[in-house]
Amino acid sequence: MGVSARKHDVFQAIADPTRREVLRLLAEKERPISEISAHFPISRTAISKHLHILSEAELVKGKKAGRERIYHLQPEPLTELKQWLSYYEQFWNNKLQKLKYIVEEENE
Amino acid sequence: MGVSARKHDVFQAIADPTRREVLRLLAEKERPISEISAHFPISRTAISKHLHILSEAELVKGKKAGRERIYHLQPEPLTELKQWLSYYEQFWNNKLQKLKYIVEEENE
DNA sequence: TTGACATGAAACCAAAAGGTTTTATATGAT
DNA sequence: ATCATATAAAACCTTTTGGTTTCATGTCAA
Repeated sequence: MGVSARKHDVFQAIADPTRREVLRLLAEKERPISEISAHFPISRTAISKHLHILSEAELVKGKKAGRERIYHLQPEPLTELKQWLSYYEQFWNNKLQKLKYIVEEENE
Repeated sequence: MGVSARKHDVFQAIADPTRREVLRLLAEKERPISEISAHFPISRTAISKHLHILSEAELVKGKKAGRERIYHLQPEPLTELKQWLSYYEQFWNNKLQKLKYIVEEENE
């Protein structure tokens, strides 16, 4: 029942462009749902669902304040993504080295 | 009609755990479809579809060799993911700094 | 206390995702 | 030539996703 038991993980959460844009907005500053949804052509309800998915992935958190719910970014789960990525960096680093090597050969 | 016109982008491609495992297998070495699908409980056809999606995102490429098609990893599109991530690193770095600051205060 | 506002929740819907089975095609081996 | 192998392609199915509309609830303001 650890982190992996969540219904929506980080990889799924960031797969949707609308959710990535929501994260970008919340990176600027915390905002209530209605302010967030004002940036999109879709309904407030749809945005609310996206926020639920981001919440499950723990990428955002909402605090109730009066009749509003203010969401803020929680970037920590992105470290999982970073770790995943770091495994693959060795490969593109190798490619760049090969490319550099070829260029150097051609200049001689 | 640029890169963004692809039906499946990197974010979507890596959202599925099966596809991430396929990438991991291809990171070890290039493999034909049947060898890849042998690692999974689902059908070869299903794996083939996943490979198509990974191909669209240009994360893998298949070369026909005899009656086989050998797939290999193409990690370059992951740089897009890395760039996207780098924007958010400032936030968790800040958090770590704040945490460190608190700890230092408590030690005085 | 009455209304406007902000959100939550439920019911519903179409399209996409992830899978299967079936059929076809190309290639290698005998 | 024939047969087994490796993949491709198509048809089909179920569940999930991303959206809508409608209705309910809690809170602020007058």
